[in-house]
Amino acid sequence: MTASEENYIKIIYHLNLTSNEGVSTNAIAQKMQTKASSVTDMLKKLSEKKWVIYQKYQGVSLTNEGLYEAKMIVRKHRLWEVFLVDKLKFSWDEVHEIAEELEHIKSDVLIDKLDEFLGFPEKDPHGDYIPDRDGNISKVKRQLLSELDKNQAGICVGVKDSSSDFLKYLDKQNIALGSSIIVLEKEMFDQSMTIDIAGNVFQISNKIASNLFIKMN
Amino acid sequence: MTASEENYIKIIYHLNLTSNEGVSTNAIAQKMQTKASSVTDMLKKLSEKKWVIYQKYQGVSLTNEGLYEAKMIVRKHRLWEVFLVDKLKFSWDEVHEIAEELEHIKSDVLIDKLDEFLGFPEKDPHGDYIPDRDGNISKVKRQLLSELDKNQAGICVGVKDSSSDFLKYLDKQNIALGSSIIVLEKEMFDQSMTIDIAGNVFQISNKIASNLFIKMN
DNA sequence: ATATAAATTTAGACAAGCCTAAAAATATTT
DNA sequence: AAATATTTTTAGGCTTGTCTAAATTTATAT
Repeated sequence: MTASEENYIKIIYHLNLTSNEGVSTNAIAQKMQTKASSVTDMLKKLSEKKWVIYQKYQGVSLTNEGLYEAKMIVRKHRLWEVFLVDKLKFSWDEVHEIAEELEHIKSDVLIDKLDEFLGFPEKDPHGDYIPDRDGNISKVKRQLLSELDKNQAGICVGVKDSSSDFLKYLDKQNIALGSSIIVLEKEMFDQSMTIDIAGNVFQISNKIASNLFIKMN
Repeated sequence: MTASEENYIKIIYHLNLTSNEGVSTNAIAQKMQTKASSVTDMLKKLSEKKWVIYQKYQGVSLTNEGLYEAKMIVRKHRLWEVFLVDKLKFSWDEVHEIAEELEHIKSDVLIDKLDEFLGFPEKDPHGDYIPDRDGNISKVKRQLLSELDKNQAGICVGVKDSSSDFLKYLDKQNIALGSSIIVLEKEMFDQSMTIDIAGNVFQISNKIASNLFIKMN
């Protein structure tokens, strides 16, 4: 599988997780920063190679083989992120782009040895679970902070958006994975919230709250 | 620079080290496992981009910029090899192919952090010196075992060929970097040798002796 | 010095992965 | 239900890096 094919498979995997129905050409094009016509070309190729089910105008979904490949790419990406943060002392907002390259290195034994070297980590630096070598992946009931109501509380366990800008904002506000969060107020007009993080009280927009995963107490 | 361009630059660097004159199209084609016509195409491109000096039919050599780029690729390759052997516990015959991929990952800060994490190693697992971030590289007077005469002695400090087959042979014969070697006999007919390695006496062909670097006492 | 051999380059083609512009299918409005 | 808007696909083209076959240059041998 080429790096480009792997990127398409990975994006279809992520899009399918959130929607659970056929993934549209345009949605892929947007994530891949490319044109819809390029996506159509690639979907035909991936379909011939049996990694996706594709029917003209009807969107696309992964076959079992495609799903397994996608999970292996995600596994590699997340393990490399752990390496970069835990061993090389990168901060969590710097590792995504480098892991995007490293995830395409081809060697199963490399990944298994890396996994062992890192102590078989469960999660990556952004709180996402790492699939094991068979593609099994833990699922924990968590929800977006934006879904909580006033006076509800929980622990921050992950981020939905892992862009550098968002992560730097969290660092600045001292919001880290593991932090306790209580919703003190929720504004009806713009869905912004007043929250308490370990005694620290401040306001956050709905956009921020929509990108933080919370595990409720 | 694309991965392919980097591979050409790297091969020209290695070929130039051993010959010190213009590198021929065919020599590159052989190392790249490709056709001479493909090499010609690439040399034109590299020349336009000012990484090599190329004149039709006259071979090619690196510019200063090309030389620096080559050293940085070699630096990356060798640092990743140290990582694979020292940290992930690969054996020295398994790391070359994986490092061939890892060397193309684009991030200067990644390499500097990796260098630090590894404790700023001087040499890679095959005894080759690792260029520093400015492209400086230690040079030590060493020679091929095949150049030694009867009764000369030294210490094994590196391998010229780092193919898996050769390295496995060395492991089998208990020849490692650091081993003391004495030439007991040298056959005029086929240049084969009888050597003593740490009390262990056996014969090796000229082909073996031509791929082992020795530092004389 | 000429003929032959070897090395190198040119010409033209191809696959992968992308693009633009136009056509076709599907979705949404009125 | 027809008209309009949106999405998706098709058609044709471009670049990178490769190939084969033919032409050209350089090297070697008689």
